[in-house]
Amino acid sequence: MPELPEIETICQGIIPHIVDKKIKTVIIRQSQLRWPVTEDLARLLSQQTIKSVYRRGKYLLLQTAHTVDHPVGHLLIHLGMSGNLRILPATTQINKHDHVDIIFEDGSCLRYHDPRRFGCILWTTDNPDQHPLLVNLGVEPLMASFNASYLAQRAAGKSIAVKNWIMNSQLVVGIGNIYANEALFLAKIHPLQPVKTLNFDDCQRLVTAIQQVLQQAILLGGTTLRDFTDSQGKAGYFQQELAVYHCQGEVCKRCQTGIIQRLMINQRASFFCPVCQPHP
DNA sequence: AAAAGGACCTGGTGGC
DNA sequence: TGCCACCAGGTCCTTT
Repeated sequence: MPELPEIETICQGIIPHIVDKKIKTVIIRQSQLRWPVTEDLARLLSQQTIKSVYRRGKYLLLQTAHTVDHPVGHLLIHLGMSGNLRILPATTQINKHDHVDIIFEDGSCLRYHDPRRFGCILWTTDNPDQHPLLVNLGVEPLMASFNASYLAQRAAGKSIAVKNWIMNSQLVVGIGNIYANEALFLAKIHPLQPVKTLNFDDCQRLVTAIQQVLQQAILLGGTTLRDFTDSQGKAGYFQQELAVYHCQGEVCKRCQTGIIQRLMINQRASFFCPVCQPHP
């Protein structure tokens, strides 16, 4: 389900509902996610307060504390391919795949739902930036450190296809299959182009395109292909803006000439306009 | 070292 | 209707 814009949407959506709230208990109905959910989360989190919520790549981090001045830990949440978080009254009917509830003293609940169970919920009392899952993450695409110079420098000598390259979270975080396709279309770069053949202008256009597509998607509340919703259960509207993703066979919205093509690259469906994005 | 492939899961869809 | 193959928003681990 979720790439950076969807995670950001959920992050902003849950902040007003959980920050400064005290946790009453945690219910784990299914602990077997990508990694086992910490068994005694209820004991560890009971009576703690959520002090802040932020996003790093596709991870959500919930900082908890007994008091304002003494942070004691972070909950790392990843939604995998099919995960979602909802804010609900704790009494709301449980559905299939509702694996974890974080229940607050005021009767509200942060409910984790994930049919495929590729996501995770992990607890750490260490510096989360040094956590094995976060420590090797690359730059945030909407920050200044993500720029043409950075890309050009990292591209040198590499033969990897540009689409796979920008989906590598050790280079830049948050770009999944939808936005990789859309950004390459905007930048007019063929998804199979080897990155060592990108010139500085290509890198500049790629940076601009990635930022533009992510920002626009955040503005529209993310992309709902099948089942993505925000923390209130509302669908996103960016799917209406998709220019190439799942558009194979359609006439290109930009040049009105090319027919959008689909091909598999590293087992992921890829879409492009053969006129706007000529093969290198 | 870099790049590609496999694995982990469930559910939806379309063909026969 | 049933069965089956294939596809899906991610990413770690293994193999080449």
